[in-house]
Amino acid sequence: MTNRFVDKLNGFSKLRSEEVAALFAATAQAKEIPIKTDLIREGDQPGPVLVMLKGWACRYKILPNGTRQVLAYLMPGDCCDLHIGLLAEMDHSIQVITPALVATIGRLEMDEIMDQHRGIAKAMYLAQLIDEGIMRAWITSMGRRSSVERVAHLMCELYLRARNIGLIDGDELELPLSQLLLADSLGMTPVHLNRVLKVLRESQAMIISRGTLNIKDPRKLVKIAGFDENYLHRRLRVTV
Amino acid sequence: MTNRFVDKLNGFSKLRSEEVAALFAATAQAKEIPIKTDLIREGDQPGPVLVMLKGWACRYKILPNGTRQVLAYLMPGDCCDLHIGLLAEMDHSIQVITPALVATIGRLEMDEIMDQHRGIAKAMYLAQLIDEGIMRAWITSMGRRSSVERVAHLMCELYLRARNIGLIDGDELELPLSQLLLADSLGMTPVHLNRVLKVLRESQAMIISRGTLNIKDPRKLVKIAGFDENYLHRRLRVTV
DNA sequence: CGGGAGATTGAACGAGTTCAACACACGTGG
DNA sequence: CCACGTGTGTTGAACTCGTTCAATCTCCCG
Repeated sequence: MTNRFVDKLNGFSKLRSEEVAALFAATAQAKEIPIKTDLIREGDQPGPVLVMLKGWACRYKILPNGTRQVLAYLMPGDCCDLHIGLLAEMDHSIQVITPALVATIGRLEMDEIMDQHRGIAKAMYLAQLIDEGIMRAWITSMGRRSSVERVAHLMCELYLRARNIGLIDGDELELPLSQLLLADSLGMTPVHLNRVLKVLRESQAMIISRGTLNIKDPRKLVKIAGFDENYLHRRLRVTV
Repeated sequence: MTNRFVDKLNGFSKLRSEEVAALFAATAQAKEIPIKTDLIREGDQPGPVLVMLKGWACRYKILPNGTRQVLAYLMPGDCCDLHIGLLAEMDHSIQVITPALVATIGRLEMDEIMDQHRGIAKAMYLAQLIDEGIMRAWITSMGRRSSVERVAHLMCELYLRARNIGLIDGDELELPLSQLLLADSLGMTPVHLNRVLKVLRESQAMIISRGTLNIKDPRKLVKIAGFDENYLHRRLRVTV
């Protein structure tokens, strides 16, 4: 059986077979989670590390005025913060946005695994660095890109991340994100997001419909977005 | 002599004396850095961990169209990403914005210190979690707060962070950030930032002038910002 | 077939940008 | 010691991107 978490970490730098085995063991008993379930809520005391094996989730925060900001997307293979257990309480929530399969790794177990398997530790640190890079890219987008550029940039990011973990079928990506969710990710109104999608559709760059993203003209989309994939850190340092 | 890096880590959970000594030793030979020097640039291969002992710096990114987005501020005691050495290249730059005193800790040395001193390792992980919380707060601000709220929120954050490391003198904070820099942090125009500062000044909430932030009415400012300090994680988990 | 959530469109409005001019402080050289 | 230049801060007026509000449409699922 495939395990996208193992695949992802293994993709950073070849893990040894016992490391792969350890990861399999740690994520063996996963749970099916129904759509729109909060895995953890702002204010909760953090528990074990959450690992997405199937399905998507998002980090989000609800402001006092009732608006929501999506902070990140978790795709299959992604996991929540490594050392999260050190905190007294969560400063944001995580919700599953499709039916999902989620494994949990207790803090002690995680520590032990990382102590014994330096390759895993390294891969986990890399994953975290990449997540930070993604956050910085979001800040950059929100601060300095127009709404069209912002949408295009997010789509480039999601497409590449999905491709990196083998989620792409042809040039289409199953994208289970409603326009409301996307709007809350990009700091804009659902109405305006809808209009932006129309612009991108009519410019033949990309089409989102019925839950699938179809990139018609990758080069054009990348150009609109001003997308530079360096922040996803696919090229890793070889001399370690 | 004081060492703000040690103070900061020590503030998370009391370090043992040999841990303090190890940190002192690691940051003993620091360098004076002139203002506006890039400590590291986008595209560079990351080197040692950088530790700010005196002065401020900022992470930033220049977009193809020439605009700049500030991604974070580093204050005395802060350091750049722990495992940065794993990456092939930087996805952003870090620049000193005041004359500064910066120490560097090589990757191997850092690894060794963290292996031998679990208290330091824990404190470093906490620092990183807090930095991530700050990034998420920035995303939230950019996405869902008005310009006045955004400015107020950032000032609350900087004030609290400064206070946490004992940088506050009375109710004033020496804030070496030009309006241009602030505008580039908050995703707005210098002109508009200036108008927002005027609004906040006239509402008697806070005044920035000649490089100092003076919070006239903390309660009002917090209310304007919708500020909740939970993301700075001062309250830590006791049962570890 | 009916209900409800998400998607789409129009028109008026408003927050923030743009461009341009001017003020002010500070450091440097004459 | 003043003159000057440069970077930073301040203000006005026109403009524009994105919001708001409200109506309608589509699709899916029971």
